[in-house]
Amino acid sequence: MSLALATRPVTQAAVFRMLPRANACETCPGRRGLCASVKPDEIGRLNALRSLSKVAPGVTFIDEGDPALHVFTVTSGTVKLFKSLPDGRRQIIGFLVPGDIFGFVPGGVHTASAEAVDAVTLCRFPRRRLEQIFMEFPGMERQLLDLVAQELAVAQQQMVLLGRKTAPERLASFLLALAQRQGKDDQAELPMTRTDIADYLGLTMETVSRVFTVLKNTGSIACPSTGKVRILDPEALADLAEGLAQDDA
Amino acid sequence: MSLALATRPVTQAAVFRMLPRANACETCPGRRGLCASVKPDEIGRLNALRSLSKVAPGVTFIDEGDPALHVFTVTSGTVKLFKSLPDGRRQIIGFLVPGDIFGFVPGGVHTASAEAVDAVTLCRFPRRRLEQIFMEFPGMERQLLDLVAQELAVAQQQMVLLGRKTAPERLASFLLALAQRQGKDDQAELPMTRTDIADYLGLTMETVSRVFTVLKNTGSIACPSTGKVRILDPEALADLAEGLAQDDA
DNA sequence: CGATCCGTTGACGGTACTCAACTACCGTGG
DNA sequence: CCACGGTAGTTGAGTACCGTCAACGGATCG
Repeated sequence: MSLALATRPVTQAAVFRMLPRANACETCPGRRGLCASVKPDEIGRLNALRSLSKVAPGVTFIDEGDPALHVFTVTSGTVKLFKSLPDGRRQIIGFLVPGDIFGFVPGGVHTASAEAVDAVTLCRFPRRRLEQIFMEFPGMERQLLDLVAQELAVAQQQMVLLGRKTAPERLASFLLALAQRQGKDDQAELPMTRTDIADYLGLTMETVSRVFTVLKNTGSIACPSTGKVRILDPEALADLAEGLAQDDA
Repeated sequence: MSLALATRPVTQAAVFRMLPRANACETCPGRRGLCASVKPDEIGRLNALRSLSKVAPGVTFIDEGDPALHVFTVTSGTVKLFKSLPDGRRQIIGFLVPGDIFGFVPGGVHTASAEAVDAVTLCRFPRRRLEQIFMEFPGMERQLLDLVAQELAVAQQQMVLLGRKTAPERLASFLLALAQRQGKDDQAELPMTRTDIADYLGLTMETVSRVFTVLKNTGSIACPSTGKVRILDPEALADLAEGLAQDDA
């Protein structure tokens, strides 16, 4: 389950705020929800959980095909979900940010690999325990259902991008969605590399770099520092993203 | 909500077989489930439903952005779900076959348009009624949740195709998935046009046609009649679909 | 029998990929 | 302190795959 770039009216936080205090995550003080919930006498397990909850940049901690024994939430950092072809071609399915949930897959097998983009902390929650919670609080299923349906809509939007948009349109869409998701209209943080962006947009690193240059030259964006983008002309960028640009950006 | 090409362990039929007889669809004798369920005193509405349940080929019966007041199931024929860009570019999100369900979208607005590929019969079910059924039978939510999660996995697989596969790889993947979905290993029915296939695979009609010719010439497939494909070399096609082909098919 | 749609094939061109060189930026270690 | 290596990013030259435009054949239908 990925969470690509989009507004999500039904948030994970909203879903799990319903949980009673007993299900608060002890590894993440103050957080309630889909975290590894342990009791005092399970201190050994708690430590095991803690040791697993920090992931260094570049580390792949889930491989496609692994048995899906846990559901995860991101508490800090950025995670990329991706699928690979045998010859190494990669497609990034989505970037996960704090509050996003993943690992809820049918069939009990992970359908994508997960890798930390930067320093990441995770909470993991046994799927079996999730089943129990669903028994106890049926309303949560419904919320999660809406959440997954929302993700499906995002995935379908990404299909349009991958199938029908040009390189400049893809990058414009990406930057706008990223800014929107970060709650800013004229700025976006880019924790991922050009290669990651390329693998997300179905392009090559070189093409992404070139399009960045074009957007900078046309005055649509600026890059004040590494990993930051300032959106100078949101309207032009939005027109470009929707395929409404007359000629160039 | 689309149902693209894939095996679906959790079927819509399985989900709605749980429903009590009272929810049987009167427009579709013998069918129980997510059909327009009406009572005798609602005969007017029943007729209205009936008049809407048949859709002629080429008719778009849902537009992206329409209020999503109903959930639909396909009972016969094939439906294509698609999204469009302002300048007319189209991306087909998925093809729906009998038993598939769609229209379960968060936010109450359809996120894709729906058009009948051939002669289609539909059942429609008011969303408000679905809410009631969820109240009554919480287990159904869980089943539907698995169903949507399954669809999400299919959508992610399609992202790999659209973002990273070559034209021959896309067509090979499509034909194999189509055959598998139809329960046959060496044959597939193609109710849709070349243009539809192109819009589904992120290609042009011409490219699809050319690749068909190549696959025929290399002996991978044969086209015994219009709308039918015979898979002569499933291994070669599978290798091609996964990017394992050495040079050509 | 003309009209229309679908599909095929050809010629050509353009967008994006490949290969490659080069710079910038780190953190490491001499 | 600076040399060094590795990674990330940029830019250029050439190419290839696929898109565009166009002509044509076959099927269906009024």
